[in-house]
Amino acid sequence: MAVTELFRALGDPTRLEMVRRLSSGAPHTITSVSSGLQISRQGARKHLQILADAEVIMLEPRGRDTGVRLDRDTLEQGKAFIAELELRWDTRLEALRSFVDDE
Amino acid sequence: MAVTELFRALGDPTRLEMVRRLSSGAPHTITSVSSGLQISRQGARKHLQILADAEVIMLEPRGRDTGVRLDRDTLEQGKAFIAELELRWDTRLEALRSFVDDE
DNA sequence: AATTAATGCAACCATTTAGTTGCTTATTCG
DNA sequence: CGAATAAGCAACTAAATGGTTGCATTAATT
Repeated sequence: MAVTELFRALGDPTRLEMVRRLSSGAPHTITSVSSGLQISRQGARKHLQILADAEVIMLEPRGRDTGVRLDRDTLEQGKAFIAELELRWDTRLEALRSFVDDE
Repeated sequence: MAVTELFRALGDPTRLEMVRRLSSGAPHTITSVSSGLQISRQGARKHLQILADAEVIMLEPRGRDTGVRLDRDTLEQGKAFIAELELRWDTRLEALRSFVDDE
């Protein structure tokens, strides 16, 4: 399931920091989104590939550098997944409450 | 950051399936939440420990067996984290739009 | 009391992951 | 053109991960 891949992609401090940077909305390139992280350029690049594979980001080569953008839809799916879990849970608890009220 | 651990915990198909089962609200034990998964009991137990460490679930030993419950707050934090990312993004896009409108 | 059921602990193994370095390629800028 | 900048590809390594098995323990059942 795709949501597994999404959560896995977000489940790393470096990648989460990248995503946080991107969420500012400022335009980013591979270099800029990787700057200051305590890892090599190639290390950062691997993380970006994982995010791209999970469709958390989109890589857009433009001439010499490559733009990096968040994919809003994918993040939304993650949020929706959790919301659905919570809903299922709430529904069940509600059912229990009715049951108790009927006693 | 704790949210990293949360996402990492959710980023595995077996663990996500366990969480899905728990979200039904039906009471579960280690055995019941692990039943039918194509892994050994100990394999499943390791997954549950990871979920417990990330505070996605709570393990409650009661006599011979151990209850397993979802920790709603933690899931909520995950959802809130994504929501905040989206909000930051929206805010920025809104700012850009104003800028364009001012042209 | 004896058995069965539900766990826990620990050692071990194969694969994946996060990270590196070295080298190459392709734009852009002076 | 030549230098510098942004990036790609590949090979390699250490550590983490997901999985196993074997054995011990504790609690419920009959």
